[in-house]
Amino acid sequence: MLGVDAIVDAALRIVDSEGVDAVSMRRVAAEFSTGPASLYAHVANKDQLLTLVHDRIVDEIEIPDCDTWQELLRAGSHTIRDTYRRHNDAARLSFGFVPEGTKALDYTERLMELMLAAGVPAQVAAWTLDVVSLYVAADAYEGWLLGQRFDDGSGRDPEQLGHEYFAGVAERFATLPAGRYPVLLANLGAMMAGTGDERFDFGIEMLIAGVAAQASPDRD
Amino acid sequence: MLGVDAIVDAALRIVDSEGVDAVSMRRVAAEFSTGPASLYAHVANKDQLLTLVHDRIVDEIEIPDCDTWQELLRAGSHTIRDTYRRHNDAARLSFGFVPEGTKALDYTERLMELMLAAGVPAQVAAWTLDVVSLYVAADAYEGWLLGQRFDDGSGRDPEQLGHEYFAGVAERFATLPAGRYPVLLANLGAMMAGTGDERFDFGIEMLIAGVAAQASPDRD
DNA sequence: GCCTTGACACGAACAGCGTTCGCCGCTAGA
DNA sequence: TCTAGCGGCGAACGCTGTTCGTGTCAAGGC
Repeated sequence: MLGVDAIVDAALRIVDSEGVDAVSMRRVAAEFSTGPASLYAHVANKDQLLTLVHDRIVDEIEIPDCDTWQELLRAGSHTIRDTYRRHNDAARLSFGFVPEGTKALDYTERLMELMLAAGVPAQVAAWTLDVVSLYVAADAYEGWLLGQRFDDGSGRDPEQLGHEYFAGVAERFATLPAGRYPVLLANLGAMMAGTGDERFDFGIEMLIAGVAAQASPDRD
Repeated sequence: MLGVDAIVDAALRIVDSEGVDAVSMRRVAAEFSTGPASLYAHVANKDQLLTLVHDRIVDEIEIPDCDTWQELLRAGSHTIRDTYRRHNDAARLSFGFVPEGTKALDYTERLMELMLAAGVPAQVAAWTLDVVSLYVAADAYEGWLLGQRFDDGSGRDPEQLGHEYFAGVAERFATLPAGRYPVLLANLGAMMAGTGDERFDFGIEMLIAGVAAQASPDRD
């Protein structure tokens, strides 16, 4: 009945319905009509359970089939972000861990292969993978926060509440002294414009452009 | 005796000595030899207290005096990262919030001014600020995690434990099938090389290079 | 067959958490 | 003098992760 796989399944279901903070050992155990102590025969502690949940999510990632490192980095980043975003704030579980599952390793291998073949130095390729992964997870997590953290239990749509937060920021910005913040005030529209997806795209494209400049010129 | 400023001071001291998770209303209240209920006359809840702590930290930031947006983005990012890192894992408090303190606004204004003057489109400038801020906070937070999360209470140095984590990863990677992961295995050194600072620098430089390519060519 | 060991299961309890409720004392203003 | 508002705070609520001790079962050894 119980087993680590079943426990991880249950925890992931809770993440999917209510987010990472809703996962308590009691909640998970309740899925099996038992108490939290029963889980400790299978997982060392809650941290380990959440790590296993994260591993489960990473193993969902479908690695795109691409011919250039730019395409793979772009498509892969989107895929990873989308995968995280299917699981509420699960992206937060990735901070500080090197992914070691098969999917992650396959992606790493393929990306390194394409980058090295294109003349990107190995160190640059390795750091690119690190930096982009961190950025993707941070964006996925913040995107969730912006969508959910404004849920104040009033029953109103948290996303709408998030929009109201940004509207409030824009209003407060608009009252800033023009003498001190002329550029900001003149460009409030741009400051508040765009969707999270557009911002994410922008960041990825900037990193790709920056890294491309590191590739050996005679191999581009 | 009590007051929001004093409460934020106390919470920040706890962050500085033991990290964000050590901040509980009881802990903060104990700094005043009282109980947690006493705090609620001054702060709405724990979330608000942590937001105020974050604002306090952001107000520490010293904005560098730079003549180009590249210099300012580089130096500013380092300064912000350093500021966060003086406060354990405080960087995690920044996710999902638009900074509205004086220091943050001054930095925004100066950076926008320099970027626009250099021909960077307003939308690009705005998104650059967003993306870089997110990256800086994520790096600061993950840097803390890597330094601290391995503290297992055994009294051994958590940073050493972190190094051991990475050594373990390298060992496990080294046992991967060479037929499936030839590039990864051939470049394990690069995968594991470098310091967190180097990685951070790399990410910032890549973003700067990518954004520079967005500047109007006749204004560079 | 009996005993031992290990694995699994789980109730009770511990020490902690954020927050609310109700009460109290003090001050300022009517 | 009375009232309202503010600040303070104890007790309690419902929740948290985890440990300890006990029980059951199966497998292996004697």
